[in-house]
Amino acid sequence: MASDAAATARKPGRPKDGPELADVILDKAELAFAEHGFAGTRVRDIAAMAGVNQALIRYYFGTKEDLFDKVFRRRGSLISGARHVLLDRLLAQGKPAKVSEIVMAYLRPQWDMKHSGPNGAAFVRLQARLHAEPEEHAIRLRREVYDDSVKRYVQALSEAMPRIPRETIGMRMAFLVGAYLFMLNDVGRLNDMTDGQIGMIGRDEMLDQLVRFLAAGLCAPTG
Amino acid sequence: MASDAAATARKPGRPKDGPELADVILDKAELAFAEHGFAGTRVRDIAAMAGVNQALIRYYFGTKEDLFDKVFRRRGSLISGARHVLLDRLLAQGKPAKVSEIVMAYLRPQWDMKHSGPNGAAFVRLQARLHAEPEEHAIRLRREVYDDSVKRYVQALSEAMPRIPRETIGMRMAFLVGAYLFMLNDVGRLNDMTDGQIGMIGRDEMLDQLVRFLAAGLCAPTG
DNA sequence: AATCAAATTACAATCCCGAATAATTAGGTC
DNA sequence: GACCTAATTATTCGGGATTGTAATTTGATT
Repeated sequence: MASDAAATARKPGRPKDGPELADVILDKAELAFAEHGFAGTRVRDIAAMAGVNQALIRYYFGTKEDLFDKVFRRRGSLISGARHVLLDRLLAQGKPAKVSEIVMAYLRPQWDMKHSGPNGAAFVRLQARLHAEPEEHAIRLRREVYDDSVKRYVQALSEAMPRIPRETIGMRMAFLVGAYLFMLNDVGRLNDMTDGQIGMIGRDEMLDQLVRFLAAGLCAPTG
Repeated sequence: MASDAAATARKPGRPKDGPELADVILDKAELAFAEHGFAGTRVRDIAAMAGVNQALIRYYFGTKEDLFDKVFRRRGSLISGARHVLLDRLLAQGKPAKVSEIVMAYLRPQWDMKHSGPNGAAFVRLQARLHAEPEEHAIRLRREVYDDSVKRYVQALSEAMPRIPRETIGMRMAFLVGAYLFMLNDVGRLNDMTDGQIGMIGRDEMLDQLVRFLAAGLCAPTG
């Protein structure tokens, strides 16, 4: 069971080398939460995966919920930060930003994270899951991490498309988020809909397709 | 706690009147699963909500997972069926169907269900949640209920837009599903993005907006 | 060297959950 | 009216789940 544990089983006492177990725990927790969700994940299993004692998790992170929050914030803030940076860069150049550029800037950080390795992909799934949960706590967490970057993007889109009312853009931004989360999460649905022909398509091509779709939707004429 | 129970507490023995407890259980389970997810829901609580003994749930539905499946299939098949009907109707009239009509036919059943009452809304949320779960069982369930209607819609869209390759349409269909699930589920995100101005917008107008967005995306020129 | 604090484990406590069984009541049937 | 069967409850069972406490080992500090 716990054979998957981190390389060297340690003995009690302060170690002088080896990886930070706190990070190992976060990584394994990320995988577990992504796969089974918050309620479906057992702290025991995380401990076993990380090759540490269960109490150590409590020692570092407190309660299970605290652990989840830490996992989420760790990468969530990375993404949010990257979005800010990319938008800044876009707005800094003299000419006005195109819609497709804004969309691309918004999507890119997550896209890259997804393909950065198993943990990046896990986080993306975890986050997609969280966006489907109606519990107050989940909502607060998402808001805390993502809200202000989203608002800035809505603003930027608004300036790029002055003829479309602000609230319409807000709504369309929600559509956008839904589409890309679902797509990133990809839980087999994509393959279903294309009869398995999707495997052939390259990563960047897929991102381009997504951006094209979303940009067209965002720019659609209002009734 | 269990004060919310079904009107009349029964005694053992076969009753001659009163509502079908099996249906009551399904309804309450629907609410519970939508709110807490599969793993986060306690069978005990469902029993309490329905005002029945826990063993009765097992008597009718077997295991917790079986119960979930029943809940999901009950309305899922309704939706799937309605989609088939609407598409048939669309294809039956002589003229070729417009993209926006196809999209509308696809969305309408869920939209109506969402606004049919608390249980309809709960099912929609439940389903959005299920679409974010990577577990094999969840995937199989979704496939079983929704797959063939989706395939027919992809086909119809393909015929409406002969210049766009089939696999592109499949991909865009996935975008569409993501966007509308997220939107239907609406877990406060919409309000966040529009700074609360969304409450003012009427239901049908919102659906129109969604259709407009999606149709524009679907028809976007390919690179 | 002696002590202190950090990191880790082992183990217990408490609670709660899903499943299962056995008992009970009432309606239908012949 | 005797009997069978369907519907329902009360209660138990076995197993984990998270949380919490106490002990142990080791590096750092003075």
